[in-house]
Amino acid sequence: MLTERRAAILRMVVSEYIRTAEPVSSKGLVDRHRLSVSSATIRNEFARLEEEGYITHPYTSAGRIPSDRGYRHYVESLMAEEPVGADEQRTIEHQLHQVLGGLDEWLSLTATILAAAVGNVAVVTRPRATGSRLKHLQLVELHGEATLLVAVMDDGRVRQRILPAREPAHQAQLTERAQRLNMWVAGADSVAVRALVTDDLPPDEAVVLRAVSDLIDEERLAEETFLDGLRSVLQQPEFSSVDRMLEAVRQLEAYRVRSLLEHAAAGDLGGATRVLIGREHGDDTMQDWSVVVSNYGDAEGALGTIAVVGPTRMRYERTIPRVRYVSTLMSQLLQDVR
Amino acid sequence: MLTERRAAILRMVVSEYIRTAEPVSSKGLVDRHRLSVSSATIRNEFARLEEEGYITHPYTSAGRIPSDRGYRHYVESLMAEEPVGADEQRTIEHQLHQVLGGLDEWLSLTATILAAAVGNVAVVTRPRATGSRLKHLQLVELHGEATLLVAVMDDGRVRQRILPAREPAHQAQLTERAQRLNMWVAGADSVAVRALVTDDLPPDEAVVLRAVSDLIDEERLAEETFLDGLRSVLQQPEFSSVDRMLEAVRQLEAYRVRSLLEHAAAGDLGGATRVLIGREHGDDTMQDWSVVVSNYGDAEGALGTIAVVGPTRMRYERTIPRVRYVSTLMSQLLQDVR
DNA sequence: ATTAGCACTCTCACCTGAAGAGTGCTAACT
DNA sequence: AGTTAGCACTCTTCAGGTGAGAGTGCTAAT
Repeated sequence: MLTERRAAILRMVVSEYIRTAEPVSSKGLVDRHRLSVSSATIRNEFARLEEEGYITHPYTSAGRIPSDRGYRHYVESLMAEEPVGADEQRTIEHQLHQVLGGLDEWLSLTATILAAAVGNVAVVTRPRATGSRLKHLQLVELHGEATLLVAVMDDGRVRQRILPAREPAHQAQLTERAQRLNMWVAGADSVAVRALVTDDLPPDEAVVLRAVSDLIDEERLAEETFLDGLRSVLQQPEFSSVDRMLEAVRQLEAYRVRSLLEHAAAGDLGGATRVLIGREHGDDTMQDWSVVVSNYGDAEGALGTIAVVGPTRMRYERTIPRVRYVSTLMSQLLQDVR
Repeated sequence: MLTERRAAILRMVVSEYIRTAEPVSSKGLVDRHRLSVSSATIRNEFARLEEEGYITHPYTSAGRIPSDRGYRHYVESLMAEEPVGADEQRTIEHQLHQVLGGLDEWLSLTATILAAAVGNVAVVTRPRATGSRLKHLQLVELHGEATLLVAVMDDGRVRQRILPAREPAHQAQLTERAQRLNMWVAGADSVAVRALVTDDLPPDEAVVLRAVSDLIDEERLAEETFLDGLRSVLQQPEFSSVDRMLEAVRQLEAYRVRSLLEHAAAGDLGGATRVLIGREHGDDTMQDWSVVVSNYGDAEGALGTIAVVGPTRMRYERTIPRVRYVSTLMSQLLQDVR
């Protein structure tokens, strides 16, 4: 267990390193914090903290930097969260209400807002509509040879697909047909819709229903992620060499981040905000990155993930409350749509 | 006017510099191309080419590199395009048909494919639906207090917006109401729809029609761009310093690229593929970038832009035919949807 | 018109050495 | 016991210097 003094020292080291990105030296600590002990004492404590795995130093004669474990302890016990001030809340909320378009525009905007608020990469995934149901379908004549199927889900998602048409049809006929189908399938989930496809169904209707079923749980789309804030991350001093910067760009490509989130957010339903530091997320190729992640949505239905990805040297005090706040906001707004 | 020999030399310089990113030296040229003249002769010709503004050299004793004008002449008169081979065509077409989702997925995929094909950043804008018309509208009950308006355009775009509902309504009522509205507004453009909003219209219907009109020519959305290929650009040797790389990331942020395209693609309707080299696009802050751009769509209706953005040292021989090819493909596919 | 020859310029990679920062350890002190 | 002064040691960083190499521009000869 950490003595009180060592905990205090660890707090100073972590918060100072987060601020400056420079290894923290014993003398520097004493000077800047007007400590009443000498730097030699601090050095002794450093040595103990290092033995216990909370800090390391890059080479013999550099100051100390936090290890994953150090950050972990800092996040859990030492730091004081910086709450989202009333002004900032208003700003965020205001920006979020700017959007006029559909779900996607909204998610992409959310990523932008969050990225700006924390100065790191923000990721928002589209709600995975587990168990979502069809609200309504509509058929629209496109140009004789094709029909557009539009499906509205009960969580507000709208999906469309183009279907080939055997023969030209008028809109009126299509509407009537859609009407008929709606009576069958409104409120059904993808499994129920597929179950309706039997052999004695006219092939035209079977095509439509199969497509509807696909659209309801189209995972490939649901997986889409919205990402923003690349530039601000790259400006951080840890990427001040070409190699590291290229590596960062490579690592932050959407699909990698997505797989990162899978581990991170799995299992959680509620609004818990989790922090995964360095190696903790299990992907060793991204050991220098931390993730602050939270799921949003309502307990029963759609469930999306919102996260901030940044170097382990991240301002957790700021990031955690902001992710939590935005996540709550998203859940609310999603609830409102339902 | 360029003598034939000088033109040949310019061609070698440009194509070699594009390949290697190294300034081209007189001796190197003679050696690699087994020229029957000496390097001194080449040097004399270099001097002439430089006088006429086709090449420069970064410092006294480096080889020569093409100037904007040199590239321009190369693109217009000297290079031989590398046609898109049958295999490559098949690959691209096959990938493009992978998509199951809507327009946006399709555009985003196109950007990815094109970026991979040319190794630079590819940009695709959503078709600006100038003069697009409403095909069909539908109202869907969401949860008592809100109604979802879904509008399908004649170019296949689907847009939705949530409207507040004065009082709870059943789906059947809403469908009937949508039906009635459809009779009025199907086939109308945004102006016509707005014209229908008069004082003696029930306020509920006025709200819907106003929203429909908005959705038809929602420029803000039409402006959305899909961008891919950042990493491959950053790997090019011109960005081998941190500053240049950061600068590149900054410059390639979507909104800047978008404004670049505005100049580049303006005015053109057909399938012409244009090349803007270095300063030619008028944005001096991006003087080291070239743009290969083409509009796609059909002459009367929707019109989008597809482009490749990369350093002036770009493989124009490959890029131009590939942009042209993908653009044609997009136009076809868009036509098919109409 | 072409070319050999050569002085000149500029870059680049490499080294070197000094300055500085910070630690770890020991021995003395409280 | 814990704390501290002192000091040797390690490692980085940076400026400055140096030599090699690449390439040009020019001149004079062919």
